[in-house]
Amino acid sequence: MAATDQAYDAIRQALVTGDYPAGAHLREEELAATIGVSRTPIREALRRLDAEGILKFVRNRGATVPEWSERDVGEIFELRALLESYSARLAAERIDDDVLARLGELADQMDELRISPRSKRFDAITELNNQFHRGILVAADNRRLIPLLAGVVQIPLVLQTFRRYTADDLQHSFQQHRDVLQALRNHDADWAEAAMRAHLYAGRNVFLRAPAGGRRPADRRPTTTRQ
Amino acid sequence: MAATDQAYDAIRQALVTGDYPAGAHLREEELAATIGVSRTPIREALRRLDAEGILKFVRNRGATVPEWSERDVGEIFELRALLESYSARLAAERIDDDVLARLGELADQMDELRISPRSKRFDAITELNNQFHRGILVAADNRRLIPLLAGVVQIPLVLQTFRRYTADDLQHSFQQHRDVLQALRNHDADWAEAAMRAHLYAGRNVFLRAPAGGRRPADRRPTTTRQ
DNA sequence: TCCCCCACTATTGTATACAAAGTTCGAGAC
DNA sequence: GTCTCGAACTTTGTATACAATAGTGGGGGA
Repeated sequence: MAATDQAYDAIRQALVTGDYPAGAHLREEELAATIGVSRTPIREALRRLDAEGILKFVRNRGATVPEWSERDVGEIFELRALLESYSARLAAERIDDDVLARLGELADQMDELRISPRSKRFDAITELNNQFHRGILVAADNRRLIPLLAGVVQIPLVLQTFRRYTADDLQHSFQQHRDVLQALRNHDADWAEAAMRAHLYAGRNVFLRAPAGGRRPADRRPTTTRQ
Repeated sequence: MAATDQAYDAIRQALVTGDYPAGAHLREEELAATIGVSRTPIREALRRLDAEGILKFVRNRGATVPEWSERDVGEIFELRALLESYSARLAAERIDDDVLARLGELADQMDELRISPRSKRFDAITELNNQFHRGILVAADNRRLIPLLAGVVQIPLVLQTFRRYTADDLQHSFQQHRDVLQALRNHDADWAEAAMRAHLYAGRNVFLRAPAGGRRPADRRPTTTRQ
């Protein structure tokens, strides 16, 4: 694989899994040594990740892991709701039976995972959920929508959504997937749009409610190394 | 100014003003010589422009000026309508009198330019129009919305919109600005959203109708240098 | 004559060296 | 004791050299 792509994947993976704390400063030399390439591909990868909003890149100061305020969370879910409900609307008009079948399988698999051990299921559910949402996005068949949404949903915050879900939250979420799916099967654009919007607002609510028995993550101040 | 920013501005400017034909291959060495920096900042600028969708960057093949099909135009205006009407909705709820006054001035200035010579007024109108739309976007006060919209409106295609406008088109367009402005003054979110959407759909129509007495631009096949 | 393959050239990809900017920390003035 | 200035150090920014890859064209064989 090319060095730039390798660097991109490695840094992105580290960010998504939360290896670097919010506010942390990513030194190019250090990343280069860890990943085993020179600074040049590292810098290109950082630029790309910056453009995607996964990290912040400031001139002469390098890259830092962004922190997400409650306001950011609100804005992000609002935009997700806007774009993904539009995506669901388009998909309802265009989706074919093969994709519908595939989405049905994904929904089934997520349901089955509800009874798995908590630790094991998290990554699997995240992956299936991403595939479900992405499947609808692809079915919407609007090429510009894909990179646009990437700037909103690819952030670690969103990808970690399910860590905050209780068993009840999961059941609700999966039931909402079923709603969206049925709307798509019926090729009912209004329903699909509304169901997707409802699904994402519910997701936002999980984020913004205070978690029981602990500080809410948005309040956590980072143990920053610099800045 | 830093070399990377210099390269970014220069290349972006050239793309926006149409110096490079659609499909053209941008060679790094050549750009470096023209702009007077080395290939390193050129590459960083190209990556950034690629992320913004202004050009396409393919591994081992470098950067090319994208071509826009009729379908692309449709998708882009549809997404603009989605995001900017949302922007207008938010702005209607939050905008203050200072910004309203500023938008009013911009609308006045655009009206005055309607009687200027055609060649002179194009750049000025484009600039004022951008400021008007951007003013609303900023008033919407959603930080994530700004980079998101950049990926849709910053493309040369959109920035050149007014080249296709007749005198009548201009008058219509400016009248629609007045509509949006009045809706904002009234803090009427529904109206603002609808007026902005109507404005952008009308803009799309100018693009997609066949220009009188010639082939439509989307049909033009490029005299590509490579690829 | 046509087609395929290989060498050659043009162009991009990566590493490294040096320049510039930012940060840190201690010495000196007050 | 505290504040300020600046020198040393750290980190990023840019240039350049070399490596790898993709396009090009000519020669040989069928």
